[in-house]
Amino acid sequence: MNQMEGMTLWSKQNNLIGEMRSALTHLNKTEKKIARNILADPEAATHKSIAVLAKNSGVSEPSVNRFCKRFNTTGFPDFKLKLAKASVSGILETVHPLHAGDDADQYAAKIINNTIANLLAFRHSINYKQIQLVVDSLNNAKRVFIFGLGLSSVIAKAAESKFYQSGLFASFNDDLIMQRMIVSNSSPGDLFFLISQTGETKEIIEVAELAKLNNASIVSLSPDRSRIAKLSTLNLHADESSIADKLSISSLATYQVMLDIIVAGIRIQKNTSTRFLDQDWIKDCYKVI
Amino acid sequence: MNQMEGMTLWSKQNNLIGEMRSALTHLNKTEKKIARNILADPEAATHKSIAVLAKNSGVSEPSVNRFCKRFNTTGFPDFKLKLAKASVSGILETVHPLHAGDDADQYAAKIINNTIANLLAFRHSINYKQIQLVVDSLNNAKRVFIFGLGLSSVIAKAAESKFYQSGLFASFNDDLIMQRMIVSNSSPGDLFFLISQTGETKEIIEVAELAKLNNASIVSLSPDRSRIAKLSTLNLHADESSIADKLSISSLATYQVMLDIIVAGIRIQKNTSTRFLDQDWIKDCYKVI
DNA sequence: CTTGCTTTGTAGTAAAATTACAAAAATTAT
DNA sequence: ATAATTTTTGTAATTTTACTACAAAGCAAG
Repeated sequence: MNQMEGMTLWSKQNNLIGEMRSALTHLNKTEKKIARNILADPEAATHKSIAVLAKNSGVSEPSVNRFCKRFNTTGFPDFKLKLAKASVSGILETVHPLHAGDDADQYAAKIINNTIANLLAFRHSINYKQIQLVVDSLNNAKRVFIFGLGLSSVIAKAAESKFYQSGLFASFNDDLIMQRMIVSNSSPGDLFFLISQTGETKEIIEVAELAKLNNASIVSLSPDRSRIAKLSTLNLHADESSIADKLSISSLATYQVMLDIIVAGIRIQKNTSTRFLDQDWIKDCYKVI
Repeated sequence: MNQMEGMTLWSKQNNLIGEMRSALTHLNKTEKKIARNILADPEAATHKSIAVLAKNSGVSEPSVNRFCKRFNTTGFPDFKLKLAKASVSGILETVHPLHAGDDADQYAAKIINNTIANLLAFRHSINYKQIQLVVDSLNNAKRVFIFGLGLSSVIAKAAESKFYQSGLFASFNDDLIMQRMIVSNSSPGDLFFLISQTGETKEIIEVAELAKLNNASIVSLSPDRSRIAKLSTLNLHADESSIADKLSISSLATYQVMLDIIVAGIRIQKNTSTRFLDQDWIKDCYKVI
């Protein structure tokens, strides 16, 4: 078996299960007993009565009741309700690796769930000011160049199309020689939109270094703390560190979403009118093939 | 304001709220009263006691209890639990359109939520046998060609890379003239993997018609009931019909996920060994840039 | 070791849900 | 149309569940 099975990506925020997990160290003896018992199988705990849970945990019923109130609930029934809710989002926030014997329904569901988990993780980690800055930089740049290599060039290409649809003219290139030619002739005001899923691709790093020498801006979609991220003026990242095998998640999907968020920002910023984005004119601008 | 606000994408399956909604017509007088009362605000109902809910609905307590049992629950508390769970997934299953005044945190969260909603809808609509058939066709085809135009060519290009990484050799093309040349020289055993987000692109339809004349197989990623889908031997689709503006959702993300599911299938089928997919050898095969 | 404070449990109380049964509708047959 | 039968609904009692008050136990500081 795999140690990754059932591993959750994060623990904070509205999630009661996460709250319990992080509070575990600060709890006293009796509370620890209860917390451990619930955390062992939160979903099962939602079906137990206070009497059963107390007995299983080796504590008294009022102790369980007091425990519940300590987690901002009105009592045991309310606690169970919130626990049930947390266990639902918990399923979506849990990574399920693929196994060789998986049937189509199993691996399909796992990949979708894992991708959702990653999207939720991304949503929690988003730095909204950072997005705003990226959008501003793109809108204010003299010229925008989009570079990617390998699989990342797919996102780069999509970026070119989508930027274009939003009225932002950017030039995509996945030819290494062309990329070098362009970057060596860059100047302040130019913006290089670099996409790299590893953040360590040697050729893209070299491009980033050259751009920096020419005082051009660098905006990257790359893993946090990667070399490309460090060289960038601005970086957006979706953390996948806890996902072991690349097959069990659709990582390009998250990159697509990151891109679409930037595109939405560009469009919203370019139209300061009060008209809603679901008006007809926008649909016309956004025809896809 | 927008009539789409808060619109849910589907109603069936494990979702108690959906079950109630679709059962509504078949329910009798008393049951209807209860169902309407709960559906008016399912989240609020989870905080009420059976006495309050009965009074609000204008029925007796045992009627509520019987109502609960009719929906495959052990009783009122169990019903409330399942209702709470359903209301959680309901949030993720709801489409929130963008507005012109949205801040970065608002539009970013909306796009992510909408994309998750679409992924969940896709998961519910998946025909697993269909996936298995697609994987089999790809693995058994004499030659595989991947075609796309415009934004869809991005997915087509990604498909080529990913298939290659899984040991399946396929040839991508986004040049219309080349596509025509290739398809006119096709023969039985050849497989055309066509990607079109609209399913109505004239040029791709022509390619599909030619392929059909030559008795080649056609596998498509296209909307259900689209012309391309109808011309195809096999079609996979993610329904976006209820999403008004394309900007508020990352539709390419769903296509990426569809692709990754197929890739997982190809790899799982090619390796009948008992080794897990998270072993080192697979990571080595799946290096990304 | 004793005082004062915190934590935990016991026992009783209150509230909530369920069941058994009877009354009231609704349906069918005469 | 009405009596008989079935189904549905409500009343009242029962049982289960959760909560509260208070007392005992554990712990820390003087």
